[in-house]
Amino acid sequence: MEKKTAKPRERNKDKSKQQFLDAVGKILKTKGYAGLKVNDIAATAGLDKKLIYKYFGGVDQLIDEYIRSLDFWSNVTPEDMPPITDGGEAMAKKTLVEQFDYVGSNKELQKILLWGLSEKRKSLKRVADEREAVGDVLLSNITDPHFGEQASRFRAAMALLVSGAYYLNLYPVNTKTFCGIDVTTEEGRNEIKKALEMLVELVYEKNSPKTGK
Amino acid sequence: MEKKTAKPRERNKDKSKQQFLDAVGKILKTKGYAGLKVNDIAATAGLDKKLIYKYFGGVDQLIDEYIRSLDFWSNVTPEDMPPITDGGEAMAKKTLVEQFDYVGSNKELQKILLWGLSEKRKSLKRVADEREAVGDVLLSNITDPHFGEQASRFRAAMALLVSGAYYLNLYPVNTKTFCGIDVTTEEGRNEIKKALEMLVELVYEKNSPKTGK
DNA sequence: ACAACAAGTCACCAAACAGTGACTTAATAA
DNA sequence: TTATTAAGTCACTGTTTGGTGACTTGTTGT
Repeated sequence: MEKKTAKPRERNKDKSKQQFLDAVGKILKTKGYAGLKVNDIAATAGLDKKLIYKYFGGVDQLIDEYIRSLDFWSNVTPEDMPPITDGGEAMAKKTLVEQFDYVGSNKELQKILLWGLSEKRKSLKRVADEREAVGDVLLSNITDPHFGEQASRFRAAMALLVSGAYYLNLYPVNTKTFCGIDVTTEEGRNEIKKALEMLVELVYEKNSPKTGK
Repeated sequence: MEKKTAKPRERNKDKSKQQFLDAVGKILKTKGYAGLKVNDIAATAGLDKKLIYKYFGGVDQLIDEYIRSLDFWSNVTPEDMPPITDGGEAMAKKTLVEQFDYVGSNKELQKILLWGLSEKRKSLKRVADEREAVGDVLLSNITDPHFGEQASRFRAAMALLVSGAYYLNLYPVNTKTFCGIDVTTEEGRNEIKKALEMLVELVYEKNSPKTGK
């Protein structure tokens, strides 16, 4: 007395592949890259691990394909940017604050950044290089011309601010405060954003060739 | 015809315990915290893993004891500090640049910082809290009074600069350049140090109550 | 000298994990 | 309908890892 139409187990290679990729993302967000074991991935996807070897060649290739599918930096240069008449000051402020918020709200990106600090891997290098390329468009075309000989000084300052914005978002694992600022509260995060804007402003005030303000 | 004095296998509990602690440090520096497996630790120490359970109760306790033995921040307030007459500006510059160099030259500290971003663990929290406590002495006593109402703004700026200095030292795993600055070369690192000093200087110029310079 | 204790070793077990061969069964096209 | 192909399952092997009981042997106090 068993229904023969109980669960006709769907058979769809593409969909299954996607299920594996989704499973990788889910595990990454929750447990981090160290939790990406074959058995766990298969269990999370609800499919047999054998298929991972069939479809991707192995866990490493699956993971690489997952990483390759990511696209964090495509929206870094939003369309609604005001025209550049200030050497990129407004853009720099906006970009920094947005990046800070974006990383803070995106667990997946946080885990990828941490992974990139922890493991050498081609596909992770690609993520980092891609970000570099996106940033370079802004730096080379907008701020470098404005700062002239001081261009690399400005780049170093931006490197510090961007990486600081990253680190402060990765930081609150064991302790929430950094220099006494609670980086998990709205107040603390606002303080940091204000500081980002202030620092950019100061760099522009100081180093702009014409406007000594 | 065997020498009975071949290798009389030393027996010394304290020395063996130290060998285990040293092994943890060695593995941490080379492979990172993920490489801290019982068998590897025992092999590196040249002793049987059973002793780890005997002496420490387990790997976790061994690792905790190792972390507890660390002392990275005791020398943050060096004796040769000039007297504070500038609201701590010179001190802030010096501390930041020294921290940047210190982290860059200390693989062990780098691994501990990364570990602290990756895993929740009491003993790691202690390391972070200790650093916070050290920093708080300087911030509360020197810079807070100087900046008055803008104190937390300055703290946020320092948080960004310190964490930026950390991140840039952890960064070059997959890619060496950040914002186009090669953080592995003397030139790039000097540029970053100059930027650190410049940013501190600007914050002091802008926010010092009396000297509008 | 030697009893007693603790340092240290070794063999062994159990669980977690990666990987594969042989099978079952759904979809499809002749 | 049925032969073929490929999606998917399952049971199994082998390896790595954590952990422990039973043993051997150096050290120490008397």
